[in-house]
Amino acid sequence: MTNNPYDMPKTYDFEAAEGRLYDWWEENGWFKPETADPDAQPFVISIPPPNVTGVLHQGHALFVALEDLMIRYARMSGKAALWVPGTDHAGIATQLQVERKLRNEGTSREELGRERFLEACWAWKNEKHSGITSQIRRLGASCDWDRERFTLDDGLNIAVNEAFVRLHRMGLIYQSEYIVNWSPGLQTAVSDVEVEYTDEQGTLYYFKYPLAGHSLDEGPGKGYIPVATTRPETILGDTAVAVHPDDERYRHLIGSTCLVPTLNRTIPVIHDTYVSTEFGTGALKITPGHDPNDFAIAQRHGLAIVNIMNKDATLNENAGPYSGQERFAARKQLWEDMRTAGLVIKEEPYALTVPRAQRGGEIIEPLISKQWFVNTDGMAALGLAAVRSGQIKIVPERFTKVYYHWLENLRPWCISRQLWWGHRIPAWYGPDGQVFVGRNQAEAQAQAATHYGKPVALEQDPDVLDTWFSSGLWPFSTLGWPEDTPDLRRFYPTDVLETGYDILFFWVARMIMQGLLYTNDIPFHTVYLHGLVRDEQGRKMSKTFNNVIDPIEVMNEFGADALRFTLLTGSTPGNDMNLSIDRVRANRNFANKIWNATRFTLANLGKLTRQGDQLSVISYQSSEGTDYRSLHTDHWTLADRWIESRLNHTVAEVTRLFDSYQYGEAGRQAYEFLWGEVADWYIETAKGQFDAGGEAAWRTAHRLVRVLDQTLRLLHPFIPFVTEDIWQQLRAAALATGVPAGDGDWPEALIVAPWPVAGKRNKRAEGDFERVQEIVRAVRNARAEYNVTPGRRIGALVSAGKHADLVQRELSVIAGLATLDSEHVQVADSLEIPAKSASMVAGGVTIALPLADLVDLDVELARLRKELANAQKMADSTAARLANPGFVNNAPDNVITGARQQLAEWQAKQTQIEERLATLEG
RNA sequence: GGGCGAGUAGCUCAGCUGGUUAGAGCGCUUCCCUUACAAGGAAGAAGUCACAGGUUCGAGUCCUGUUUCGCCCA
Repeated sequence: MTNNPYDMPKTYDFEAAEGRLYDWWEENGWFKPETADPDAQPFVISIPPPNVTGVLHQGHALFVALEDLMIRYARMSGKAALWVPGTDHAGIATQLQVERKLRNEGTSREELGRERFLEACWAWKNEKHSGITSQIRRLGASCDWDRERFTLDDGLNIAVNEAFVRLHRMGLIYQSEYIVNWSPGLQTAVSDVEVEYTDEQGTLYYFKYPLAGHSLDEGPGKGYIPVATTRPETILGDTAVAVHPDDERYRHLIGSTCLVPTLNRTIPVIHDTYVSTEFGTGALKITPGHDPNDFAIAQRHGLAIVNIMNKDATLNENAGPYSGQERFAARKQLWEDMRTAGLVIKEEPYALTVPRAQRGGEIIEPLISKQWFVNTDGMAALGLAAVRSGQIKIVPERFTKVYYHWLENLRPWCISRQLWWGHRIPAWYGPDGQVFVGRNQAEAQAQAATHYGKPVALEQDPDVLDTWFSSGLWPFSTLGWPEDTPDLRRFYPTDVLETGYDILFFWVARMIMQGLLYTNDIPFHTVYLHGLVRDEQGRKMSKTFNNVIDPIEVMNEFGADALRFTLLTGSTPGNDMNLSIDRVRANRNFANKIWNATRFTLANLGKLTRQGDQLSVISYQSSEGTDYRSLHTDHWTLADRWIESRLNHTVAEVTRLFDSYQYGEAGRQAYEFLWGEVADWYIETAKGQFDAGGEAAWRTAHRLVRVLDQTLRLLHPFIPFVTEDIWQQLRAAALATGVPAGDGDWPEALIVAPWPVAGKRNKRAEGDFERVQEIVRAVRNARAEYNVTPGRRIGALVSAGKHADLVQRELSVIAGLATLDSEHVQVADSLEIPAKSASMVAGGVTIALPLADLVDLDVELARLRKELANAQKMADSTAARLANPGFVNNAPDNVITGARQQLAEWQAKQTQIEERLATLEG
């Protein structure tokens, strides 16, 4: 790198910039809310803590991009922006990883014992932690790392115990024998939301349920009841057969007794309207120990509950001869035995819904076991009220319905997990099994001493809490709760909770409920939900499909900004997005475009100061140094006024879109402005203005610096690295030259530069410049059509009518952009146009290119006639609209005015083409 | 079974409270290595906005129905 502030390499090197800038920002403390004024309004986001041992995926990349965007916007808007980072201990996932590692080392969890296993987990966590956090840093996340938390750290453990104790005191936590979702492989219960249901091809087994005291030969309804099941092995745990009370086929059997096949246990025939007469045979076997619906029926009817399964999914002593067999082996064996006994009717293929563990995919067994539950009724009501009242807003709004539905049907939350890695349940048992719940062992001991009248030895509950129990406290536990810390006071409630809609239940709802319960306040006022990132064909990314697009690889190839911009502009709230590498590449190119627009600006700034420098070929003259009076708007060119107006419009729009969570659209508009207006038109015009030298060059430099400065600010939340890098170079060069920032003094860094404030639009300038653009496009079009060599400067005749002044004034601009030879361009109200020329009507004027050698009269006539037809069509349809009294009476004024202007333009164009045609034809 | 979302150019997607001739990127065609950028520039082709009704002066946008795909819940 050179020391010359005006020199920039030809392309943007993101690899060199990203790490350097991130460190620089962080070292300067700009990620901390203390960067803002002490009395600044806070803006706080708690990160959705990623699995501490996980690897960055596109879902992380999307949420980091979105949250960093919000945080950077808030920071630039002068708020005390705080983004609290952290990671999740992810109970099951992590424990599985560590167990796999131990297996590879030839040992096991059981062999090590709890204490040493936990040590291994912590070691694993410490080893992996920097992986995920450094990947988040690579994306540019401007979170306050000094406030980083881990869901299993000491402070959070205090919070978790506090929450548990409070719930327990309120009577909302209890232990119960209940049917839970048991994962035999993981050897733990999981909550309802951790079970996924998949449609699979299975078998429906039809068999005869023998009626006691009868012979099978008596037939259905007399000797036996035909029953169908998808899980024959559960027959061994049946405690009733149920039929619908109105079912003619079986009504007479209600109250009689059946015999459980092979075990010959007697069970009653009961009736319940839950039974569907349509399904299977219309008779339902009831296995309360192994089916949640049957469990509910059993409770209604006071049926016995028989558990036939061990926790490893082998059958227990209640299964009689099948005791010790694995569940699917037992199914096969039992069915064969029943076939031998003549009990089998038939088997048929059947599409069934199989409950599988969200983690691991193994088939979940509903099983009775003793677990800790949270009664969520009261919390659910609080959570519902907070959203219904509008205190908490969900974006996009349609998810509120989903949220309501879930909370309205919430069942008790099973919070105990038979794992070792997690927050151990703060409950201790006395010698007689009496439970003592306390914040710590000492509290429990004290309670026990009171209870027993003497100190006793206590044993802590071996289970840990559901990971989501601790993450449900995240927004406030990370700020120090239950202590009344300065952070908690200043930064709670937080502002936005941004996460994927797939964890609306797991996490968001539970945070809202627990926040309201413990802090008596909402944890955040807005929930912003993003969608899933899929592959280019819309498939979920998965290792089995081999369609995973690794964000790290994408960043290595195209830079973090390109990935961020793609994710941010390619998605709308709540909708899934398909990630396309082509798009990432295009956005990498965008970064380079901004880079080069700035490079152009710096080169010209350099020429401004290098007057007299022998090395410079061109040197611009400034009039008596910097005469700021010459910079006033009344000296501005049309292009200057136009780009200023467009900038103001863009600032207003982008800001409006940010404030309504339409980030994608905001990014696209900034992109479009920078590329489509600044680069394509203003810079091209500025080349001429620089060439003019003197004051014009100075003014142009000021305009360009302002436009770039302000646009970089708008883009910074999207693409922080490239904008900061460019902005620093722009700043240095501008300071060296004596050019102010777009809004006055240059702040130290873009990351802390104030968000732009929109000035007034200049509709007149916009209209005039659009006319210039139309004329330029028309000339370029004609040139292309007639294959005029791109560099060849040609003459032109412009019959400009009332726009003659404008065209005359902007002639050098038009000539420059359309590669015309301004020496040979005639402009007048009305000009006679030679026959052998290409002519077009655009921007309200007629332009003719005298290309005698190239023009074919017939082609020319055909072209004009086509244009005339179009102009006529447009004029007619607009006229028809205006002739409709309904339109004139109902449409808003600006729409009517617009239509009138439009009509006038089309009619004028029509007339001009007709005139031209008349000359050629006549 | 209930609910939600999506269907817009060959591909990936925008299009906010209804208002000019529906946009972008990629791809495609023609031309150009012009002193910011070939990771670029200029010009161009390409869409019955899934289908059918309706409301309205006016519908890609609102309503109803149909259809295909996806997701959530039971």
